[in-house]
Amino acid sequence: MSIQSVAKKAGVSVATVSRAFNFPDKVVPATREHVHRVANELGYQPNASARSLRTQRTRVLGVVLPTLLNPVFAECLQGIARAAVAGGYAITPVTTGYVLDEEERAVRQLLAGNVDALILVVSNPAASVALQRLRAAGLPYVLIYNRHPDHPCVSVDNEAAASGAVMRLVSLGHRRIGMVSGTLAASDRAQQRHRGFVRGMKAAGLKARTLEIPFVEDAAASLARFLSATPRLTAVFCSNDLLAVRCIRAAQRGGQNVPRDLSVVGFDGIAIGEDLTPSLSTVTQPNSEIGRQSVELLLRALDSGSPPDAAASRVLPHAFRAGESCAGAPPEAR
Amino acid sequence: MSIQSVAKKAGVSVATVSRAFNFPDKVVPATREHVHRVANELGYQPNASARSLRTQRTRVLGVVLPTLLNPVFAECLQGIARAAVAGGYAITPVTTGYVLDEEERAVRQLLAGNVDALILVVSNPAASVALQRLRAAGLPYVLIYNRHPDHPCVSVDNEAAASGAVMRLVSLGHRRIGMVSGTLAASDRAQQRHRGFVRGMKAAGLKARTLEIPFVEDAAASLARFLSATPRLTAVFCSNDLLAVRCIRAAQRGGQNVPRDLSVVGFDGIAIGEDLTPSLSTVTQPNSEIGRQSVELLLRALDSGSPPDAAASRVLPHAFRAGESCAGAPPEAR
DNA sequence: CTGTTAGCGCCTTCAT
DNA sequence: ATGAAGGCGCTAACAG
Repeated sequence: MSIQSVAKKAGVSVATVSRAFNFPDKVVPATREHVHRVANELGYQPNASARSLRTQRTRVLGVVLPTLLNPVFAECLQGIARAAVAGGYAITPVTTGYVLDEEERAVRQLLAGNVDALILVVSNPAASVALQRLRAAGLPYVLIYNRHPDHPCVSVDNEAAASGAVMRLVSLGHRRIGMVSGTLAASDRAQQRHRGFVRGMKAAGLKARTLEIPFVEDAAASLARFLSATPRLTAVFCSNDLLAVRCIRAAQRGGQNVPRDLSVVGFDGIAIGEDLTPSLSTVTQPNSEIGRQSVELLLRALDSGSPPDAAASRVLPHAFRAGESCAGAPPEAR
Repeated sequence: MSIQSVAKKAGVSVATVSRAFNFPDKVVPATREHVHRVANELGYQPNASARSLRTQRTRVLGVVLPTLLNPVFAECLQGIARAAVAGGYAITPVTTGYVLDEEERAVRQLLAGNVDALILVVSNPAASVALQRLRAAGLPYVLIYNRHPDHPCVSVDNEAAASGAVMRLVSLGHRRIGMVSGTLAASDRAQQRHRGFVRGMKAAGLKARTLEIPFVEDAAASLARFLSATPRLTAVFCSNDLLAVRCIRAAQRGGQNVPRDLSVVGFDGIAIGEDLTPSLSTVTQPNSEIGRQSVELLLRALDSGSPPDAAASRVLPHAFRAGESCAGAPPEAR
């Protein structure tokens, strides 16, 4: 079903058919409707490849994410998908599994796939070969979750959010507060959140203890050790919700009650956290909104012709979602 | 960076450049390497649109899913993405939010987007306008999670899996077993699982009680009512893991201990279930594998030129993952 | 083994 | 307001 066949059947030129679809006002109403009717009868669908070849725009957004197994990114992708569809764009997501080489491969693949722009979360913007390559290609892009002064980013203020969570715990009477983090070297978010934790603890005059959990490792054993060390922690702040969930499990298996013996606070605000028992206390990020705004930024840029730069970065509001996993410190620990 | 520029710079014809990439053996090694080197220097990337226009193949797979907010589909999409990349394909996912009109829109959109094939989960294959449209278009497709004799499907045997779960509960001494289901009318899986539940209960000579929870509704209240009705249930089978999680919450808020007072079994095998406390007992589906196999099916079909038909359907093995949310019935209830 | 060339389907000047 | 025609970048005959 090509534009040719429609033109022939409608008794007009291909130019008219094209205009009837792309610039309806440039065609007299009678012709326009006639063309549309014929196109409809024939089930005509304009060929995206041909259009892209001609216009040099694919109307496709590439998306590079670490994984969909973490609901944070699934929620965000959902937001991206919705916004893209609304804007008449399709998306092509690729996951990297937190592997640097995969990030590069993903960017290369998408560059070759002729996408109009890229949304991505990288391990660390400061040292990302994938990002360099992307910049060199001159393709519009925006980072999400990452935060770096040299790049356009849509994120929350991780450091402030983390230190805010600490303050929250402190105000609940906690003094022996630990942090459980994912691999620090592998993620700027993890670093920023950890920095916020340390800063918050320092501000409160408390000693910061941190457990770093490599991706690969089964966290159970090290978590159990961390949580049972003396003097016992009364609260832990986790750099993401999945860790927090594991933390709660480790604590309960170790005979501690959450939140009576141990308060647990996560980071991310994944939806399922509200359905757990105890429900998860967490620093929420507007995941879907992060996706939406990154799309908005890019579409605006594609429209205006000027790719987003660092100045276009947006810091979205975070919030503390109080859940049952967090309570006041036991009296004797205060 | 077009094939032209590479040809010129390399002092060969465009045909040779094209061949050097697509049929390396048809070019003498010296020329081939020369071309590759030049292409590399120029940072040449073949234009996907032009190639698609010429070959009539986009090397893109469309994916239609209800939502990414349910980890089942996120896990599956991850499997699809991985398999697609491995096969040199990109994917374009679209979510429908369980809304029929959206299914149709999604299919239309992807049809227009010139994808080579479609992977989709629809509400109900028996009555899906989207599916009819798709068939009419003649595009290769495969359903996942759905199960229907007239379509190529990759799924598990929901009915057998559900009745198996009931038998499991029965063998644990449970007799007052209820089922919590999502909207039955809106999903063939839900219907199949419910049928399996009813069958299993009948086989055990037990009375089946079912609570159907509409999508929109906040499940908490109705769940609480269902779980506290007399005579009290000692076990509930949920038609998906998200419901099971909510069920556990409702039970605990109602003062019941899981699994001591109430055993809860889910369906899906979402990864996070293992990290919960109590860990989730559930009927697992190989979500990632479902994705992988659907891609395999399609790529094979695209290769051979004959679209998959109902006979190509695959029923993958389910399994019962014993978790802490399920235990023997209390003695007095047996 | 390599080159020449038609044409995939569409948009977009340039005429009319 | 509409039509004619070139060309986007590539692949695949076909020729040499």
